[in-house]
Amino acid sequence: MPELPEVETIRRGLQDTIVGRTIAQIEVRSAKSFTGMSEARPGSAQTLLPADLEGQTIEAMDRRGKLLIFNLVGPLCFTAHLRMTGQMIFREVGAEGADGAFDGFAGGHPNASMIGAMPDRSTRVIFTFADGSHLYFNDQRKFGFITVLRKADLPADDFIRRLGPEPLSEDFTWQTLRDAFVRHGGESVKAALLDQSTVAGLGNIYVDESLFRTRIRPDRLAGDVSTVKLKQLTQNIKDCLTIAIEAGGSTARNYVNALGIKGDYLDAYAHVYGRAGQPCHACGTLLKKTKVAGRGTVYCPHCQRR
DNA sequence: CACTTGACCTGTCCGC
DNA sequence: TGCGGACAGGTCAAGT
Repeated sequence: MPELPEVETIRRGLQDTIVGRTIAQIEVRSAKSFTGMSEARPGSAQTLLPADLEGQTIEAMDRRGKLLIFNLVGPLCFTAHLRMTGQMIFREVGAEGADGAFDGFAGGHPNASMIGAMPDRSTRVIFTFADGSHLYFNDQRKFGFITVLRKADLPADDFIRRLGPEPLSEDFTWQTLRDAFVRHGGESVKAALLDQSTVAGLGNIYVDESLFRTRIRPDRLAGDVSTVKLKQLTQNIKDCLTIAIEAGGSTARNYVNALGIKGDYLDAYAHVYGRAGQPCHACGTLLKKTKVAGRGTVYCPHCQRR
Protein backbone atom coordinates (compact mmCIF):
# COMPACT_ATOMS: atom_id res chain seq x y z
CA MET A 1 0.00 0.00 0.00
CA PRO A 2 2.69 2.48 0.65
CA GLU A 3 3.84 3.08 -2.91
CA LEU A 4 6.40 5.59 -4.12
CA PRO A 5 4.51 8.78 -3.14
CA GLU A 6 3.80 7.49 0.35
CA VAL A 7 7.37 6.32 0.89
CA GLU A 8 8.72 9.60 -0.47
CA THR A 9 6.45 11.55 1.89
CA ILE A 10 7.74 9.52 4.81
CA ARG A 11 11.32 10.04 3.63
CA ARG A 12 10.87 13.81 3.62
CA GLY A 13 9.30 13.74 7.06
CA LEU A 14 12.18 11.73 8.47
CA GLN A 15 14.75 13.88 6.69
CA ASP A 16 13.30 16.85 8.59
CA THR A 17 13.12 15.13 11.95
CA ILE A 18 15.64 12.37 12.63
CA VAL A 19 18.75 13.47 10.74
CA GLY A 20 21.50 14.23 13.24
CA ARG A 21 19.94 12.13 15.97
CA THR A 22 21.87 9.27 17.49
CA ILE A 23 20.30 5.86 18.04
CA ALA A 24 20.73 4.96 21.71
CA GLN A 25 18.69 1.80 21.82
CA ILE A 26 16.62 -0.49 19.62
CA GLU A 27 13.81 -2.69 20.85
CA VAL A 28 12.74 -5.42 18.45
CA ARG A 29 9.29 -6.67 19.43
CA SER A 30 8.88 -8.88 16.36
CA ALA A 31 11.98 -10.75 15.25
CA LYS A 32 10.33 -11.30 11.86
CA SER A 33 10.49 -7.58 11.24
CA PHE A 34 14.28 -7.52 11.28
CA THR A 35 16.25 -9.35 8.58
CA GLY A 36 18.59 -11.89 10.10
CA MET A 37 16.86 -12.22 13.46
CA SER A 38 14.33 -14.96 12.84
CA GLU A 39 15.55 -16.86 9.82
CA ALA A 40 18.76 -18.81 10.14
CA ARG A 41 20.85 -17.63 7.25
CA PRO A 42 24.03 -19.12 5.95
CA GLY A 43 26.92 -16.83 6.74
CA SER A 44 24.97 -15.42 9.64
CA ALA A 45 28.22 -14.48 11.30
CA GLN A 46 28.30 -11.56 8.87
CA THR A 47 24.66 -10.60 9.23
CA LEU A 48 24.38 -7.17 10.77
CA LEU A 49 21.90 -6.94 13.60
CA PRO A 50 20.01 -4.19 15.45
CA ALA A 51 22.77 -3.97 18.03
CA ASP A 52 25.11 -2.75 15.28
CA LEU A 53 22.97 0.39 14.98
CA GLU A 54 23.23 1.47 18.58
CA GLY A 55 25.45 4.51 18.96
CA GLN A 56 25.11 5.37 15.26
CA THR A 57 23.92 8.77 14.02
CA ILE A 58 21.44 9.33 11.16
CA GLU A 59 23.21 11.18 8.37
CA ALA A 60 20.55 11.42 5.64
CA MET A 61 17.36 9.83 4.36
CA ASP A 62 17.22 8.28 0.91
CA ARG A 63 14.75 6.26 -1.10
CA ARG A 64 14.84 3.76 -3.96
CA GLY A 65 11.46 2.68 -5.32
CA LYS A 66 9.40 1.77 -2.28
CA LEU A 67 12.48 1.19 -0.14
CA LEU A 68 13.46 3.66 2.58
CA ILE A 69 17.20 4.03 3.11
CA PHE A 70 18.56 5.37 6.39
CA ASN A 71 22.16 6.50 5.88
CA LEU A 72 24.28 6.59 9.00
CA VAL A 73 27.44 8.54 9.66
CA GLY A 74 30.16 6.02 8.81
CA PRO A 75 30.02 2.85 6.70
CA LEU A 76 26.61 1.49 7.68
CA CYS A 77 23.03 2.08 6.67
CA PHE A 78 19.73 0.33 7.11
CA THR A 79 16.75 -0.09 4.84
CA ALA A 80 13.06 -0.46 5.58
CA HIS A 81 10.43 -1.92 3.27
CA LEU A 82 6.91 -1.14 4.49
CA ARG A 83 5.16 -3.65 2.20
CA MET A 84 1.43 -3.46 2.89
CA THR A 85 0.87 -1.95 6.30
CA GLY A 86 4.20 -0.58 7.50
CA GLN A 87 4.43 2.82 9.14
CA MET A 88 7.42 4.88 10.32
CA ILE A 89 6.27 7.34 12.95
CA PHE A 90 8.48 9.84 14.73
CA ARG A 91 7.58 11.14 18.16
CA GLU A 92 9.34 13.99 19.92
CA VAL A 93 10.24 13.64 23.57
CA GLY A 94 7.13 13.40 25.69
CA ALA A 95 4.82 13.01 22.68
CA GLU A 96 4.47 9.23 22.86
CA GLY A 97 1.08 9.17 24.48
CA ALA A 98 -1.92 11.41 24.00
CA ASP A 99 -2.83 13.38 20.90
CA GLY A 100 -2.62 16.58 22.88
CA ALA A 101 1.09 16.19 23.44
CA PHE A 102 1.45 16.18 19.69
CA ASP A 103 -0.01 19.61 19.06
CA GLY A 104 3.32 21.13 18.24
CA PHE A 105 3.45 19.05 15.08
CA ALA A 106 -0.02 18.10 14.06
CA GLY A 107 -2.27 20.57 15.78
CA GLY A 108 -4.83 21.97 13.43
CA HIS A 109 -4.12 19.48 10.68
CA PRO A 110 -7.42 18.15 9.28
CA ASN A 111 -6.13 14.59 9.37
CA ALA A 112 -4.48 14.78 12.75
CA SER A 113 -7.36 13.15 14.57
CA MET A 114 -6.22 9.64 13.71
CA ILE A 115 -2.96 10.01 15.56
CA GLY A 116 -2.84 7.57 18.43
CA ALA A 117 -0.64 6.72 21.34
CA MET A 118 2.71 5.10 20.62
CA PRO A 119 3.65 2.35 20.83
CA ASP A 120 0.52 0.46 19.88
CA ARG A 121 -0.14 -3.24 19.30
CA SER A 122 1.21 -3.07 15.75
CA THR A 123 4.57 -1.64 16.85
CA ARG A 124 7.34 -4.04 15.79
CA VAL A 125 10.53 -2.04 16.31
CA ILE A 126 11.22 0.98 18.52
CA PHE A 127 14.23 3.22 17.98
CA THR A 128 15.08 5.38 20.97
CA PHE A 129 17.33 8.32 20.17
CA ALA A 130 19.87 9.72 22.61
CA ASP A 131 17.72 12.81 23.19
CA GLY A 132 14.77 10.66 24.25
CA SER A 133 12.71 10.97 21.04
CA HIS A 134 11.42 7.81 19.32
CA LEU A 135 10.91 6.31 15.89
CA TYR A 136 8.25 3.58 15.77
CA PHE A 137 8.14 0.97 13.03
CA ASN A 138 4.53 -0.21 13.06
CA ASP A 139 3.37 -3.02 10.83
CA GLN A 140 0.04 -4.66 11.38
CA ARG A 141 0.62 -7.57 9.02
CA LYS A 142 4.32 -8.10 9.67
CA PHE A 143 5.16 -8.18 5.94
CA GLY A 144 7.62 -5.32 6.19
CA PHE A 145 11.20 -5.59 7.40
CA ILE A 146 14.32 -3.66 8.29
CA THR A 147 17.75 -4.71 7.06
CA VAL A 148 21.13 -3.46 8.26
CA LEU A 149 23.94 -3.45 5.74
CA ARG A 150 27.05 -1.66 4.62
CA LYS A 151 26.51 1.30 2.30
CA ALA A 152 29.03 -0.26 -0.06
CA ASP A 153 26.81 -3.34 -0.36
CA LEU A 154 23.63 -1.43 -1.27
CA PRO A 155 23.99 -1.67 -5.06
CA ALA A 156 24.46 -5.43 -4.83
CA ASP A 157 21.51 -5.91 -2.52
CA ASP A 158 19.14 -8.56 -3.93
CA PHE A 159 16.16 -6.26 -3.84
CA ILE A 160 17.77 -3.03 -5.02
CA ARG A 161 19.72 -4.44 -7.94
CA ARG A 162 16.56 -5.76 -9.58
CA LEU A 163 14.72 -2.43 -9.49
CA GLY A 164 13.96 -0.60 -12.71
CA PRO A 165 14.43 3.16 -13.19
CA GLU A 166 13.13 5.78 -10.78
CA PRO A 167 9.95 7.02 -12.46
CA LEU A 168 10.58 10.70 -11.62
CA SER A 169 14.13 10.67 -12.93
CA GLU A 170 15.20 11.18 -16.51
CA ASP A 171 16.27 7.53 -16.53
CA PHE A 172 12.63 6.63 -16.99
CA THR A 173 11.65 7.26 -20.60
CA TRP A 174 9.07 5.86 -22.97
CA GLN A 175 11.87 3.82 -24.51
CA THR A 176 12.67 2.11 -21.22
CA LEU A 177 8.97 1.43 -20.81
CA ARG A 178 8.78 0.04 -24.33
CA ASP A 179 11.70 -2.31 -23.64
CA ALA A 180 10.05 -3.55 -20.46
CA PHE A 181 6.75 -4.09 -22.25
CA VAL A 182 8.56 -6.14 -24.88
CA ARG A 183 9.99 -8.33 -22.11
CA HIS A 184 6.52 -8.65 -20.57
CA GLY A 185 4.74 -8.77 -23.92
CA GLY A 186 2.45 -11.67 -23.06
CA GLU A 187 1.32 -10.30 -19.73
CA SER A 188 -1.27 -7.66 -18.95
CA VAL A 189 -0.10 -4.03 -18.88
CA LYS A 190 -1.06 -4.02 -15.24
CA ALA A 191 1.18 -6.99 -14.41
CA ALA A 192 4.03 -5.39 -16.36
CA LEU A 193 3.71 -2.09 -14.46
CA LEU A 194 3.48 -3.81 -11.08
CA ASP A 195 6.78 -5.56 -11.78
CA GLN A 196 9.37 -3.41 -10.01
CA SER A 197 11.94 -4.12 -12.72
CA THR A 198 9.80 -2.22 -15.23
CA VAL A 199 9.75 0.96 -13.16
CA ALA A 200 10.42 1.22 -9.44
CA GLY A 201 7.73 2.26 -7.03
CA LEU A 202 4.34 1.68 -8.65
CA GLY A 203 1.72 -0.36 -6.83
CA ASN A 204 -1.95 -1.09 -7.25
CA ILE A 205 -3.23 2.44 -6.75
CA TYR A 206 -0.97 4.35 -9.14
CA VAL A 207 -1.04 1.65 -11.80
CA ASP A 208 -4.82 1.88 -11.99
CA GLU A 209 -4.70 5.67 -11.95
CA SER A 210 -2.02 5.91 -14.64
CA LEU A 211 -3.87 3.47 -16.90
CA PHE A 212 -7.11 5.43 -16.53
CA ARG A 213 -5.35 8.67 -17.45
CA THR A 214 -3.94 6.97 -20.53
CA ARG A 215 -7.24 5.24 -21.38
CA ILE A 216 -5.71 1.77 -21.47
CA ARG A 217 -7.59 -1.26 -20.23
CA PRO A 218 -5.60 -2.87 -17.39
CA ASP A 219 -5.95 -6.36 -18.90
CA ARG A 220 -4.58 -5.30 -22.28
CA LEU A 221 -1.43 -7.19 -23.25
CA ALA A 222 1.73 -5.15 -22.64
CA GLY A 223 3.00 -6.11 -26.07
CA ASP A 224 -0.03 -4.51 -27.75
CA VAL A 225 0.43 -0.95 -26.49
CA SER A 226 1.11 1.54 -29.28
CA THR A 227 4.03 3.97 -29.28
CA VAL A 228 1.67 6.88 -28.86
CA LYS A 229 0.13 5.29 -25.80
CA LEU A 230 3.56 4.37 -24.43
CA LYS A 231 4.62 8.00 -24.55
CA GLN A 232 1.40 9.15 -22.90
CA LEU A 233 1.63 6.46 -20.25
CA THR A 234 5.20 7.43 -19.38
CA GLN A 235 4.17 11.04 -18.84
CA ASN A 236 0.99 10.10 -16.98
CA ILE A 237 2.95 7.93 -14.54
CA LYS A 238 5.23 10.88 -13.79
CA ASP A 239 2.30 13.30 -13.45
CA CYS A 240 0.31 10.97 -11.28
CA LEU A 241 3.18 10.33 -8.87
CA THR A 242 4.09 14.02 -8.73
CA ILE A 243 0.55 15.04 -7.85
CA ALA A 244 0.34 12.27 -5.26
CA ILE A 245 3.56 13.39 -3.57
CA GLU A 246 2.26 16.96 -3.45
CA ALA A 247 -0.91 15.63 -1.82
CA GLY A 248 1.12 13.77 0.79
CA GLY A 249 0.31 10.34 -0.63
CA SER A 250 -2.78 8.13 -0.54
CA THR A 251 -4.43 6.72 2.54
CA ALA A 252 -6.58 3.73 1.59
CA ARG A 253 -6.35 1.96 4.93
CA ASN A 254 -3.64 2.82 7.37
CA TYR A 255 -0.93 4.80 5.62
CA VAL A 256 0.32 7.79 7.58
CA ASN A 257 3.40 9.94 7.13
CA ALA A 258 6.31 10.25 9.56
CA LEU A 259 4.21 12.49 11.78
CA GLY A 260 1.23 10.14 11.81
CA ILE A 261 -0.89 12.15 9.36
CA LYS A 262 -2.94 10.67 6.50
CA GLY A 263 -2.47 11.52 2.82
CA ASP A 264 -4.97 13.50 0.74
CA TYR A 265 -4.50 12.00 -2.72
CA LEU A 266 -7.39 9.55 -2.85
CA ASP A 267 -10.13 11.94 -1.77
CA ALA A 268 -8.84 14.81 -3.86
CA TYR A 269 -7.44 13.27 -7.04
CA ALA A 270 -8.18 9.56 -7.53
CA HIS A 271 -10.18 8.79 -10.64
CA VAL A 272 -10.63 5.04 -10.28
CA TYR A 273 -8.95 3.50 -7.23
CA GLY A 274 -11.52 2.96 -4.49
CA ARG A 275 -14.33 4.30 -6.72
CA ALA A 276 -15.86 1.08 -8.08
CA GLY A 277 -19.55 1.54 -8.86
CA GLN A 278 -19.24 5.32 -8.93
CA PRO A 279 -19.50 7.43 -12.10
CA CYS A 280 -16.39 8.03 -14.20
CA HIS A 281 -15.10 11.59 -13.82
CA ALA A 282 -14.72 11.82 -17.60
CA CYS A 283 -17.87 10.21 -19.02
CA GLY A 284 -20.20 9.27 -16.19
CA THR A 285 -20.17 5.53 -16.91
CA LEU A 286 -20.16 3.47 -13.73
CA LEU A 287 -16.63 2.26 -12.92
CA LYS A 288 -16.15 -1.48 -12.97
CA LYS A 289 -14.20 -3.65 -10.54
CA THR A 290 -12.44 -6.78 -11.75
CA LYS A 291 -9.34 -8.76 -10.96
CA VAL A 292 -6.21 -8.36 -13.10
CA ALA A 293 -2.79 -9.76 -12.26
CA GLY A 294 -4.33 -11.08 -9.05
CA ARG A 295 -5.20 -7.58 -7.79
CA GLY A 296 -8.43 -5.74 -7.32
CA THR A 297 -8.68 -3.47 -10.37
CA VAL A 298 -11.00 -0.58 -11.13
CA TYR A 299 -11.43 0.93 -14.59
CA CYS A 300 -13.90 2.74 -16.79
CA PRO A 301 -15.42 0.33 -19.34
CA HIS A 302 -16.13 3.25 -21.68
CA CYS A 303 -12.93 5.34 -21.46
CA GLN A 304 -10.64 2.31 -21.25
CA ARG A 305 -11.99 0.15 -24.05
CA ARG A 306 -8.71 -1.17 -25.42
C1' DC B 1 10.12 -21.18 -20.11
C1' DA B 2 6.17 -18.07 -19.47
C1' DC B 3 2.84 -17.01 -16.71
C1' DT B 4 -0.37 -17.69 -12.59
C1' DT B 5 -1.37 -18.78 -7.98
C1' DG B 6 -0.38 -19.26 -3.11
C1' DA B 7 1.96 -17.94 1.12
C1' DC B 8 3.17 -14.65 4.32
C1' DC B 9 0.00 -11.92 8.29
C1' DT B 10 -3.71 -9.25 10.73
C1' DG B 11 -7.76 -6.56 10.77
C1' DT B 12 -12.22 -5.25 8.90
C1' DC B 13 -16.45 -6.00 6.80
C1' DC B 14 -20.33 -8.80 5.20
C1' DG B 15 -23.84 -12.34 5.33
C1' DC B 16 -26.08 -15.81 8.03
C1' DT C 1 -23.74 -11.36 19.08
C1' DG C 2 -20.86 -14.77 17.14
C1' DC C 3 -18.62 -16.99 13.30
C1' DG C 4 -16.84 -18.20 8.89
C1' DG C 5 -15.18 -16.37 4.81
C1' DA C 6 -13.76 -12.87 1.48
C1' DC C 7 -10.86 -9.12 0.94
C1' DA C 8 -7.02 -5.74 1.38
C1' DG C 9 -2.24 -6.10 -2.13
C1' DG C 10 3.98 -6.14 -2.08
C1' DT C 11 7.00 -9.60 -3.13
C1' DC C 12 8.85 -14.10 -3.72
C1' DA C 13 8.40 -19.15 -3.97
C1' DA C 14 5.99 -22.72 -5.77
C1' DG C 15 2.91 -24.56 -9.05
C1' DT C 16 0.79 -25.23 -13.76
